[in-house]
Amino acid sequence: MGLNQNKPSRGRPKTLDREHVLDVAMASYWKEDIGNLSLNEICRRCDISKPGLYREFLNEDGLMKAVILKYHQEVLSPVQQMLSHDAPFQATLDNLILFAVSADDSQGAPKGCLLIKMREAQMHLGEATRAQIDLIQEQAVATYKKWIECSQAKGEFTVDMTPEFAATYIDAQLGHASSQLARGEDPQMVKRILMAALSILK
Amino acid sequence: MGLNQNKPSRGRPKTLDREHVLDVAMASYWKEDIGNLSLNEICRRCDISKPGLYREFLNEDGLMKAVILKYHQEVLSPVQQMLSHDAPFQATLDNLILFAVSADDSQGAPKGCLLIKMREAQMHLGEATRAQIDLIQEQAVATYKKWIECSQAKGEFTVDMTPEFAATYIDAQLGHASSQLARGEDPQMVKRILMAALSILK
DNA sequence: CTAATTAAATACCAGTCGGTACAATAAGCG
DNA sequence: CGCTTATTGTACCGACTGGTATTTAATTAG
Repeated sequence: MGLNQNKPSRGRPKTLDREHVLDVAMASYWKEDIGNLSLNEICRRCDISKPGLYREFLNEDGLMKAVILKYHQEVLSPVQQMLSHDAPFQATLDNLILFAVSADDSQGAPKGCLLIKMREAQMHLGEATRAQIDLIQEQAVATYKKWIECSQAKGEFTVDMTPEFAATYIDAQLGHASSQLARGEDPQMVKRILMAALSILK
Repeated sequence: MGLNQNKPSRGRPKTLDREHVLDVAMASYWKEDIGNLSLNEICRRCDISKPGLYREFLNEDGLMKAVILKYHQEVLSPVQQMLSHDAPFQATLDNLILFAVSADDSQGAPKGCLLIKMREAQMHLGEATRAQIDLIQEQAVATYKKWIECSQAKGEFTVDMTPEFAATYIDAQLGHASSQLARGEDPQMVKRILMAALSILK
């Protein structure tokens, strides 16, 4: 674990491991009540001091935005890329469903999508965090839309429905499933409901 | 506003208006971030002292349970009763949709269902509160199920689907719509999505 | 060596939280 | 009139929060 690459070499060497902090924070936000997870607690878990965290991330808003960015890069991007491969529409949709309800049932494992959990959190989020969530959300819907337009052109998506609405509908139902999983509902039932809801696209 | 009915007539007369406190608390929980609404703030809004609130409701758990109970009686019960009238299945379903997305668009008005908002809150809820939510939830699904079984017997519900699953599905989609409204999404779009999701029941 | 630079952690700030001890107050009863 | 009973609000508790002022430690430049 090599902290950072380029050392401008001056002053006391940095010991704070940014990626480690982000890993710990991401896991914590993902698994626990975001609104009740304090910066103090995160510092304790990373074994860093509070001023250290503030120097690296400016404030809570900066940390959460960085966490979201990392989550998007590491978790969401691969799924979005899947939508660009030209596999059959139904196969891709099935993969999407599988990904959405794939749950590590081990105790303490995160359930559902962190981004959606944050979007649905009732708590006040910082400006940067909120903006980042909205941006990724819009990107996701746009990606769905392109995928559907593509499938429409290939004659694999034939339902009488605008790609715009279909994209919004898929995003909504996937979000719904994630929310149910996060709440602890039975993954089998979540999958049944999700498949039923998405069956209108056939 | 007549505080309470029966005075056992002894000791200092009570001035705390239980129903008023519940009204204020319900509106507050409904409109704002439940996890960030403190008892201190509720006391301020009701113009009562903190020990007064604790004497009446024991603790935060007791207050929230009482709020949920009142919400169920005043808001949810009428809807559940509608399901017992033997109107045509589709008409009742339409009414359900209308009720779910009926939103007062005035600023500061509550959006969505308070019970669902509480159910989806990530924060830790007290035992009594959690139990009360689960109870009402189960009652709701059971009511949906009976309604569907009834409609099935009348030949108005003919989809190949167990009433059990249909009830769960309806509950899930109504909850989803409520959650979207609470998040501030466009009621028209929420309605479109809800109608699309429930179209599989036709 | 000293000076400059950068990051470290301790110790603190005012504010808020859920919850309570306690004394004052207001009524009926004898 | 006191005595009992019940409700009131003030003033407090320790714990925690997001955030910071400040000192100390570790390094390089000259």
